[in-house]
Amino acid sequence: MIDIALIRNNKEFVKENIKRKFQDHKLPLVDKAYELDIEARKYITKASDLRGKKNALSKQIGALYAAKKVEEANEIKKQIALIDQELLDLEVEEENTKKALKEIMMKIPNIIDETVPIGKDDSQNVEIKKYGEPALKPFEVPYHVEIMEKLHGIDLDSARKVAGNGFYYLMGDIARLHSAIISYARDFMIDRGFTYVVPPFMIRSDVVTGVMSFEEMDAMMYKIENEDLYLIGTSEHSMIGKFIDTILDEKDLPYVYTSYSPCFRKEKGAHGIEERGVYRIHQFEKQEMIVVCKPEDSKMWFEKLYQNTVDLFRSLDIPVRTLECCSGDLADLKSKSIDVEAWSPRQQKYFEVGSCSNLTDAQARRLGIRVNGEKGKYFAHTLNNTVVAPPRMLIAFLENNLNEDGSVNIPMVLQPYMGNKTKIK
RNA sequence: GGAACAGUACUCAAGUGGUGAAGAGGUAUCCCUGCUAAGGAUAUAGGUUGGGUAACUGGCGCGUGGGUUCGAGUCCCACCUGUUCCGCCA
Repeated sequence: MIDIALIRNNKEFVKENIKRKFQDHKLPLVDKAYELDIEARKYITKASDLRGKKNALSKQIGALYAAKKVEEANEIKKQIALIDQELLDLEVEEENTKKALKEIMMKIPNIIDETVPIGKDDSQNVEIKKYGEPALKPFEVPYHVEIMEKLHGIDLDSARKVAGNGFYYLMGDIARLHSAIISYARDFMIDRGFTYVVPPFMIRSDVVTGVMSFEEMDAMMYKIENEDLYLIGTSEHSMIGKFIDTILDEKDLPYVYTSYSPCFRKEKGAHGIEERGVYRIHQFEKQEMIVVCKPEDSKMWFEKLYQNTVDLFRSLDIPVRTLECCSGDLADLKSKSIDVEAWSPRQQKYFEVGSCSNLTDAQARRLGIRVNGEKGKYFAHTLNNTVVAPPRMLIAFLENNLNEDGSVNIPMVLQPYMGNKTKIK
């Protein structure tokens, strides 16, 4: 959500931004918002005036009753009834106009960072940098489920029977590896100064509707029956929810969190769960980073955040690359976003394992996350990034650390979390 | 899950339908005193959203949302949160 003042003062700039995102169909929204804003203020002014008059008259009634002048009081009541008549329609108009304006403002995309490459869709995303050698294995790398099965580490048949497609039993060393990676990632982030948080795994509907649109909610969120609760799709939901409608003290900034949670997703829509295995699933666990900071610091934090993910994967001997989202592929709330992709020796290509986003003040404006600072109040900047999300991450881990005999190397940093084993076999 | 009570400023707290939501502590600034203690004065109801070049000014705002009323912190309903008791429980 951008600042309405931007539309009041510089419509063309907002339109230019929309064009750069190839959303020309949204161009008329800017003029519409401009007009609705004027209209809304007209109604507000009028209705406020009337309410003021009404308040003044009401006060007289009290005095008149005290003086036992009932006749005169009734006369004023009649005047108030007339004002009420007028207010009735006006308030409906005011309400509708404000609502229409807000709906449009939600659709107008955030101003993209000037460094974002211009492109229509994900095919025009730009590789920023490769880290590590995307090496091929001198033998054929099996599908990740096969690697796991060979190590007696997964039971998808039972999971389908018990919970359905999109769930899994991880077992033995693979399950332990899963936990080890989460624990390692947690400590990795704590060592870099992040505050560790375990948030609620369910949130109320008002928080849900704050952090996402109705369409997104319908496609992602599981609802608890007969409760006003939803299972979180990512800990970002409860972590950002923590800040909704709050005024933060400038001296407490930045908030630099790393949160752990299981994540639940319906995955309804475009792709669904069509792929076998643990690539796209209804339930996974994730270590996340969240930063709430001053506007002037958000770019610096953005660089730091994705670098953390890169460093973590490199410490586990997994080659990665960073891929920048082009303007057309960037979600409307984001100002800039970089995906971290891990190398798959089997597919011989990179695949997404994390996503780092700077939402500038758009999310904060939408959720009412403000800062009380020396120079007055302003909206905070918010960022988020994946540290690591297994079991998807296990795909990259297993493929890259696989030996020809089917055993899997455990990188040094992970060994303390795996009972000092150097290998799974 | 059940019952009782509560929610007003940074904290405590008065306020059972009528002008401008008391008071105390705390905090800030100032005064007094050689210093300290004590004392005195002033400011502290946030916030938000309109109008106005501005000085200024209107609306909303007493946990949240509705309702009753000319008028609600105050009455009614629902919800949220907290405390205590009971029940259940890793």
